Amino acid sequence: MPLNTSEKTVGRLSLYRRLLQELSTASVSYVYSHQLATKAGVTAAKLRRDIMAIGYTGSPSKGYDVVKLAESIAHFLEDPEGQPAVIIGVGNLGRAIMSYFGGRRPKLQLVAAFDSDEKKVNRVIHNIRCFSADSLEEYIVQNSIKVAVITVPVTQAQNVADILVRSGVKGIMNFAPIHLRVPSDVFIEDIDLAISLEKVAYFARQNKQKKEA
Amino acid sequence: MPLNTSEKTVGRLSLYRRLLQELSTASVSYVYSHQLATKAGVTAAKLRRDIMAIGYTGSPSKGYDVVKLAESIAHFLEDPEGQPAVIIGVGNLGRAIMSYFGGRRPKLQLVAAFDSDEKKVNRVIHNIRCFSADSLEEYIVQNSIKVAVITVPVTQAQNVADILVRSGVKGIMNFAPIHLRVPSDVFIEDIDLAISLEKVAYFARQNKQKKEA
DNA sequence: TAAACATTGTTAAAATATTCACAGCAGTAT
DNA sequence: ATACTGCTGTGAATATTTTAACAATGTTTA
Ligand SMILES: NC(=O)c1ccc[n+]([C@@H]2O[C@H](COP(=O)([O-])OP(=O)(O)OC[C@H]3O[C@@H](n4cnc5c(N)ncnc54)[C@H](O)[C@@H]3O)[C@@H](O)[C@H]2O)c1
Ligand SMILES: NC(=O)c1ccc[n+]([C@@H]2O[C@H](COP(=O)([O-])OP(=O)(O)OC[C@H]3O[C@@H](n4cnc5c(N)ncnc54)[C@H](O)[C@@H]3O)[C@@H](O)[C@H]2O)c1
Repeated sequence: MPLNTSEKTVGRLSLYRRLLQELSTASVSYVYSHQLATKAGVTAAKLRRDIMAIGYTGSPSKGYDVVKLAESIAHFLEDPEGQPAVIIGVGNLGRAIMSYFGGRRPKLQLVAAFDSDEKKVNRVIHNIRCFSADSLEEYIVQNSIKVAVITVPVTQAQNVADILVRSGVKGIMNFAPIHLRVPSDVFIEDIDLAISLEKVAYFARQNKQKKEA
Repeated sequence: MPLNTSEKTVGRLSLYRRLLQELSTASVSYVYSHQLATKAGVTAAKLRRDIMAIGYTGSPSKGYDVVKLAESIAHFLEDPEGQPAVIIGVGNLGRAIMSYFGGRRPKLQLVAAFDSDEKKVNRVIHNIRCFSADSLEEYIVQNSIKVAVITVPVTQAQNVADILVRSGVKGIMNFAPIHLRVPSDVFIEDIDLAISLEKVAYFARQNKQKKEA
């Protein structure tokens, strides 16, 4: 399997897996590319190409084995050892995220939160304990954390990113509206909701649809 | 100016504008493409190409006029009449979003929230009043709402989307992890945080960087 | 004044991503 | 058996996006 799987393909594989798990729960055993593609909102050809990337092979007559394909994607996406993650900034957004990711996926769990506000320290929110921001570096190093979520105010985001990088974090989901400067081996996923909303507003006026329905 | 500006370009234009406003606040009058590009985390060539899309022209010696370019982008992105928006689902995420977008941009404001939980109705959260979900359709029609944010549970999202579309909404920012079925003239921006986090975790393991640092 | 310089706007090239289209295959029907 | 069906996997074609490259241009300097 190629080392250079694109960001888009990785994202869609994650989506396919979710849909496969739903199918599995609904006791569906096999699914055709066009069926899964429809659920995902992509074309069948694109889906088959994505699946090619992980080297899984379906049957021309029965389609894809729901459970096997889901496992195959999981094997591709997940670290079998698990990847604990932390979140920094227990404000409005941070708490919402914590409620969402609390105990969501065994291999990818939020294990700790950090905040500089002493009033929040030691509180347990949605099963995740909040620690002092002062202990961030130590915690990351000691627990070999590689994945982090930044939900601090924009003025603090680069600061926090610097600490994370220094401590060994290799992937950051960043909600602060700022371009973080990090070494090139650290992956940043920016979630910029202001931009997203402006896009929606713009295309709502254009009455222009996305590529695939 | 071409009718077919890509989604990516529109998103980046929104980003440039934010940076220009920051520069303007800092009393900077002119900026070169490579300076603005660095702030945005993109290449200068890409930025110049994006700006080409809106037909603005800078000066080879002084670069771009900060205020004029910001206005030019605003003129391109925004409806001069303003575009009121609504949010449906005043839960953990909905409230965080409301706090973020409350009175953010004059031309693009969250003017109302809707929830099916009667306990939330009539509460005012971050200056936005919460109405009963029963009044959603009427409100949208009467106020000619074209932009909406969906933060209801996944089981309710398609339901809500159907109501929105029926009432005339043309752009939806959707946080529910489901592919919404809507007519092709309705623009959907899916924000799928579970997928985003899985991407981060995957690339954190690969130690692979994004295209531009 | 003219040469040197750094920047823009834009065309052309390259890189990515998507879609097409079909060979090959496993069932099923005849 | 043999023909038929509808699927997958994939090479080739197409579309989109990014990057490179440079002529044109205004500014500064000598
Ligand atoms: N609320 C939203 O829906 C939303 C949407 C998009 C983006 N954002 C961005 O997300 C970030 C957080 O937004 P919010 O609404 O939750 O803000 P918030 O003010 O409610 O929360 C920020 C939290 O970060 C903590 N904090 C500040 N500095 C810190 C530090 N150095 N280390 C650790 N913790 C620190 C604060 O004590 C506070 O609890 C901001 O950058 C905002 O722009 C928020
Ligand atoms: N919390 C997060 O950070 C987060 C992150 C990503 C995605 N999401 C998604 O966003 C959505 C909301 O998440 P949440 O954590 O805020 O959930 P939540 O349960 O806290 O809030 C959902 C709200 O929607 C309301 N609601 C339910 N049905 C409704 C209807 N038909 N009309 C109007 N309102 C209705 C509920 O009363 C509730 O207030 C979910 O689809 C979730 O998957 C949440």
